[in-house]
Amino acid sequence: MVSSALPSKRKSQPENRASTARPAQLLAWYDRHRRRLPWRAPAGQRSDPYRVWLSEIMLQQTTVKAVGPYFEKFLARWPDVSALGSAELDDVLRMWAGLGYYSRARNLHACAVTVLREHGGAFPDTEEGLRKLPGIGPYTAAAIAAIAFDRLTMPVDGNIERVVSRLFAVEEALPQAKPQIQALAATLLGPARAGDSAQALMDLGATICTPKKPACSLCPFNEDCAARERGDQDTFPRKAAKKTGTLRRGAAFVVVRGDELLVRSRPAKGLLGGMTEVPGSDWLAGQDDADALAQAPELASVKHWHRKLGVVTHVFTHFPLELVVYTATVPARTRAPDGMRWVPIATLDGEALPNVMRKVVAHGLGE
DNA sequence: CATGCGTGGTG
DNA sequence: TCACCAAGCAT
Repeated sequence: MVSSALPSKRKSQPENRASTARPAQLLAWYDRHRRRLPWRAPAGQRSDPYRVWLSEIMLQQTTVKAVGPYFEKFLARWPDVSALGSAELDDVLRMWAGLGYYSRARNLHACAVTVLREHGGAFPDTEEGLRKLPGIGPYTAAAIAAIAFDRLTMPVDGNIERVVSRLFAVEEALPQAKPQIQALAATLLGPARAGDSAQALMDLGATICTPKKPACSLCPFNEDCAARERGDQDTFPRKAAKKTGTLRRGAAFVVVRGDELLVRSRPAKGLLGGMTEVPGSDWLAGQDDADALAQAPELASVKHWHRKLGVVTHVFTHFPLELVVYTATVPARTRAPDGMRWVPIATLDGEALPNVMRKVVAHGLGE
């Protein structure tokens, strides 16, 4: 206690000071602890909008670790939006294979084409303009506007939702709480450096204010966090438990002709849209695989099927999948059925094969 | 507003 | 092990 002469409002003073000081505290923490990431410009420099956009699309629901190699590959092959907008969609899908959420790759290409043809190769520099582009929603538009164009806006992603919901102990559950969290997040924005403020909150969420066992002792807001005050910070953000999908089953057919594999392309939209697969049955809940081969009339001429032991399992966002794998070898010069084609097994790495299909092929070709 | 949409990491 | 989660978007 310094003195009894302090004014009576002394008790409320810390809260006022903290609320106005938060933006500066956040940036001070960021200046000391910011992560160095491939798509980030050095401190104090503005980032190339193309790199910001490319990274933000890849980072949607995807970890920094997973994105790293893909970002480098894309940047090396297509160094600017003009190059990417001039590329073939199939090449983009091939390069994206393995990263997941393949509609992002289709929208990425469509966005590059639009920027190239309708915006002269320059990204719109406002949130509103960015929001109109394919694959760019509310979060990504705000993120690009703030990080690449220094617009005073606060994007809100999963990290920031978590940090903010803890800092203010937001009791309302997601997604209903989104407007409230958006408004609270905006109070962490100072008069400048909006992009750094957003990235600071994301770094904080990724490294300290983590979903489980947050490292509160290292947090710049640890004296100022409503949830920590209550001791239940790991229960935020509130959200309803999500249900796991029903198991689906199906069959996949690995047909080999010499050193080639029979494949086809999936429909452009929907699950694994536009990606390459081996022929197979539908994937249905409660399905038995006993009559799987009857579901592939186009393969009726293939003889000597061998059912591989075991199953391939894969978990999608909304359902787990079990596939039985049948293999067959056909004579040289056997024609591919309509809509299918032969690809050299040696070049499968470069195909637009989603991981579930890589598992199937590995299982089918393995001993 | 709810659902569909990949994959890999985590405790 | 397995439920949850990761810089969300489109419909």
